[in-house]
Amino acid sequence: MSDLRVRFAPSPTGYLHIGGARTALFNYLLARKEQGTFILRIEDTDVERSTQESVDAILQAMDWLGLSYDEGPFYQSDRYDLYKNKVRELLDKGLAYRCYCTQQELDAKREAALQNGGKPRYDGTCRERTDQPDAPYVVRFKTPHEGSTAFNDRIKGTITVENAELDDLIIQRTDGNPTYNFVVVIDDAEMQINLVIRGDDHVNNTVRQIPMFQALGYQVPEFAHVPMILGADKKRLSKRHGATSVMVYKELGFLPEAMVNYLVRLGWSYGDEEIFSMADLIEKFSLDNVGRSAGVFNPDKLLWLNEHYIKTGEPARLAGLLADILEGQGVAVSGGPDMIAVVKTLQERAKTLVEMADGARFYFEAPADYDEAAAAKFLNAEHKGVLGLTIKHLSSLSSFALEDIENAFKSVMEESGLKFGKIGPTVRVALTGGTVSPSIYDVVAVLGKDVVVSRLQRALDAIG
RNA sequence: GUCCCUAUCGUCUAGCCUGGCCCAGGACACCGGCCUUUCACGCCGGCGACGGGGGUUCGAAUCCCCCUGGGGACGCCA
Repeated sequence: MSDLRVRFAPSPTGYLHIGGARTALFNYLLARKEQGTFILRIEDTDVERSTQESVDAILQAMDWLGLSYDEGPFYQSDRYDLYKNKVRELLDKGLAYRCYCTQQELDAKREAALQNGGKPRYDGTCRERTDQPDAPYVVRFKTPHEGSTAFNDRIKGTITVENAELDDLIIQRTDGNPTYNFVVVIDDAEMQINLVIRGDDHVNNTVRQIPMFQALGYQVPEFAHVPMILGADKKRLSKRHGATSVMVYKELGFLPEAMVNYLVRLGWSYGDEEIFSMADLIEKFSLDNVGRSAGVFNPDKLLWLNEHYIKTGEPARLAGLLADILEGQGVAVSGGPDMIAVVKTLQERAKTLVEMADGARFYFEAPADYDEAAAAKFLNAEHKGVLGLTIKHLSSLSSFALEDIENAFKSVMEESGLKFGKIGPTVRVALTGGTVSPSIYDVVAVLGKDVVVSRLQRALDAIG
């Protein structure tokens, strides 16, 4: 047990996206590796946009990925009294002040600053004001003007910004609610977070938050800013680039271990290794090997990893997942072939569970109709003999083991004088309806004698 | 525009700190071949990068500077 305390602090304004998931993962991994504490905090100070559905969605996604937390979830909306007290404290100490500038005035100032080629920041109009007019106001933090603020980022190294670049941040809105940059400081401090791992887009916030930690008398935590994830066009990852919701990948037939493995390798590396189980990661993960530049999300590689995990996955577990998908598609699986056997025939030929489901459907439903081109080629009058022979030899089998099935086909070959290449395709179309399927022997074995014979007979009848 | 960060194959990256082992290694994708009862899997091979310019050095992907490119921030969002 170490004293490392890290947190993941999503705002519940949508689903858990790829970037957030990676940040959560990095936090989780480090906490587990160092045997520290992983805290989940819901940053819902934006009353307008925060929803319970989003909270649920985020929780579900973390659960799916296997990211368990030790404390929380804490909701900032439950902690407003604390924030209010801290605002008052800063006000009393003269470290914050009331600002009566209106939205319109601020907009005008911003535009003017931009026009003059400068940074559009607050000019400090109310900073030295002593009167307290009876008008709506916000509270701003008095950011130091002199000197510079620097911190040593665990990923990026030393980052320094001149305080003259900073402006006075609003810490309390007109409606009395606190803002993000303020509550995050209080919560990280009060929850004794000693390492803040978050997205790279927060670097600028960090230098604004550090003076607040100091003003409040808190110890400043360490920071690690993880680079952004971009789309193929090097633009910030968004819906335009395809699915960005973690849970959509679940729907698409991805395994959580593939997602975890992909996410961790986007920005982190361990020599030439590519495949990592969660256990491997907990052992090997380190901030030292996290890259400093943004990375492009590559769905092809994620797909490859998924393929790998399907190929090497425990058939029994995959069977359960596959059954769920099939049932979701309205396929009755209960009376059908053994699901584990089904999975085994498909593991090497499916990149996603959805793809596996597509390939598995014929096991549970006799082909409604035959693929036209396939039927024309392999199910016509000249194949009646082969079909008949196959029925004959297969139906006479008392044991339906793979070996027996192979022997039966051998007999068909001998008796017909045909090679397997002339027999297989016909049987395949009769059994599956198409030309693509697992090995014929496997299909026959998994389907079982009764189903096989009846489908072959049906094909024979169809030829007429 | 201003500030911050960043820069190795198309993409993810190893190597950079502690210069020579790197005319740069691995992975995905792509291309070709082999295997094969279909589709796949698998195996073998190929294509492909140190952004540019200056330095420092006997020697630079590795150290320094400039430029350029990319990202981020600049909100009473988080």
